[in-house]
Amino acid sequence: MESVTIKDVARLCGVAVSTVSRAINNHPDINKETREMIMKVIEEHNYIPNNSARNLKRTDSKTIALLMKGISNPFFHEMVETFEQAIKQMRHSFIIQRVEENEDEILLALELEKEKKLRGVIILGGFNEHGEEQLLQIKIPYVFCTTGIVGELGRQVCSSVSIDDLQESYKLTDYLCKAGHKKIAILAARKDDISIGRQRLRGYRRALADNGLIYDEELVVFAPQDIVPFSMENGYNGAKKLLDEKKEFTALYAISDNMAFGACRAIVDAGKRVPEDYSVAGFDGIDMGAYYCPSLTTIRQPRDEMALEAVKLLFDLIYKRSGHEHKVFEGKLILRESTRELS
Amino acid sequence: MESVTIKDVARLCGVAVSTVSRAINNHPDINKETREMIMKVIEEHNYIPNNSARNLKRTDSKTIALLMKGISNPFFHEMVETFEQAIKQMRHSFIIQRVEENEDEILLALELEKEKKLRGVIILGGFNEHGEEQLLQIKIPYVFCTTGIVGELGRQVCSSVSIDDLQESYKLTDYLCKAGHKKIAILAARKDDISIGRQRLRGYRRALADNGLIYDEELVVFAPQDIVPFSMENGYNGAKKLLDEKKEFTALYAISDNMAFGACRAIVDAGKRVPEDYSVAGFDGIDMGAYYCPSLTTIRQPRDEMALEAVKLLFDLIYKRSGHEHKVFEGKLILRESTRELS
DNA sequence: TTGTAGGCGTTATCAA
DNA sequence: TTGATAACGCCTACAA
Repeated sequence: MESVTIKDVARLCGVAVSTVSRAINNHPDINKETREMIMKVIEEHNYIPNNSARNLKRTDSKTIALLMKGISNPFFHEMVETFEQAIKQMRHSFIIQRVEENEDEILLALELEKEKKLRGVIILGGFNEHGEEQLLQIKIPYVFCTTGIVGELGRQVCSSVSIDDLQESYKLTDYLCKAGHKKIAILAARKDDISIGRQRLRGYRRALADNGLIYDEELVVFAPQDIVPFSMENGYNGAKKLLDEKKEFTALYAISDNMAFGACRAIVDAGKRVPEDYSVAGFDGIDMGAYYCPSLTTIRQPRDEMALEAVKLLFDLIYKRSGHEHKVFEGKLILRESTRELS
Repeated sequence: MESVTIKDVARLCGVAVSTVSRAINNHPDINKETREMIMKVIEEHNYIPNNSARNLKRTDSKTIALLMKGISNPFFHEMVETFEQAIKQMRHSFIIQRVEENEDEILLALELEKEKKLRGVIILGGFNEHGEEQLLQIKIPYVFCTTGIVGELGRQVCSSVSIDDLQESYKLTDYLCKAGHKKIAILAARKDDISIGRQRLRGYRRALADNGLIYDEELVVFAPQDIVPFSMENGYNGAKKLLDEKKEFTALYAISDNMAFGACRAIVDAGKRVPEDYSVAGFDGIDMGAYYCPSLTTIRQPRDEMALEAVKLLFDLIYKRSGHEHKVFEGKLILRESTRELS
């Protein structure tokens, strides 16, 4: 029942605990034979050091935490490997902590900082209007990824990597307008969204205006409260609603790729075709977009570059090579099969 | 810099550390007013308890860990929420630990058990032929989910929830045979796979034999070493290879849904159609299968039931309500648009 | 090169 | 209801 500790190992080896500690931590000042003997005993008795005890003593753990808000978002998953490799290359270890929808990522970061003696934190997704007081509590470097920081004071205490959601959304909508679509529906986030969902909706709206089209509330579908926003299911329901209610439109812009897939399916289920009857566009540029049939027109966020830059900014901060920066990347409009130009 | 500890709080409040401890842990034997006073000071000074120290002292943490091997597998992600809710309902907390491809989940479980004083572990995915000696080291209850345990001794020390991969694979292949397909290609796992990949291949082979079809190695594509098995990319490449080499076949069975999507795309890119020119089937039953065009014929693993059962078995073990069990669930053949019967 | 001892921040067990 | 105090398992000066 009671598991073997460093003391047990020391006793079994007939040495002091400090010697065992030196052995497991690869300290230079230890006799090679002693070390080997100890390691052998450790192996035989299946000794595993207790990380809580280690973290408690340690002042520096050389680990970076990645906090992910929205674990169901495939876009984030696609970034994880890049983070991992980049951090490994900096000879740091790496833990992922999932943040639930209603959980406060800043509080979590603070807890983890203490528990694991972190060197730095990367926050993926999540809300972008944190109280500045709260942000100030984080003593170690951290960078927001995917989320631009809004408050002026917030910008001074952390770094961020993001795209300009409004601008990119504008870009996509503008393309649809220029392609001859006059009635462009949008599948938006929840009505009370104050994050990227809101920005993307604004971009859509502005592009319509600049192209001389009116903003028609009938063509805007918000996500209901009881469904996961940005999900395929939400996209399906939203498109079905438009179709069922016989709204007139020729293009449908879903603010996430997943929603776009759902929308495509709803259109097909209604006996219509994409893009012949309805053009459909998404946002994010996840891998599936290239494999889906029809392949999806979308805005691609440069995810690898963004992840790499986030890690770079973080280590610049850690090694005091620079102050806080807020990098904004440019998305790329990817034209594929799901949209067509109206003649 | 130096963060505030329980001692600081005690000093600020003019009480002993033990009293502060009682306050933050909601102990009954503490004056209500004292508690409120302490909590106020804690709030004001942003005190956050150190989890490493807590874990070190605590004997029982009421937390369950979920080890996920293969984080890129959407099927697993779809289970997470079910796990979370079920575990929350048992008034336990829940942490997710990602296990890398080449990492040993048993070793990780052992480390976590010590570090976090876990109550139990659920292992999702991963290898199914662990050394029994290793399995015996885990002192707390654990259940494998998705992975049937093979070794006889292994079966005696843990529980598991799984499907019969061979049988289900047989079921799908048999359907394709009965639907009139005589040349059925398969996109398999790596050649050296000894887990579900191997079982699914075996099921395919057996079904062919029982239907009087020969096993043609030309129609079997293994995943190369440098690519993620079970991935869309792998499916795409595998199907493309068959097509490029002008293999003759009318149906293609990919051993994961993701691979099937990749295969569909490769077929479309080659100017052919699914299912008119080639029937395509997958395995797992992930959500995307219903949204993809054409929607995907597949074997659906009853994921919610499996997750729920895993949690049930785990708590039965924790509360000693029963011994080790090995539940095998039945998959369901879902016929959708991607396959057709040959007349 | 090795051993001794103190302390990391908590919780738990006693007394008071 | 509270306060000392001893662990928890490990690391790290410092001493030997």
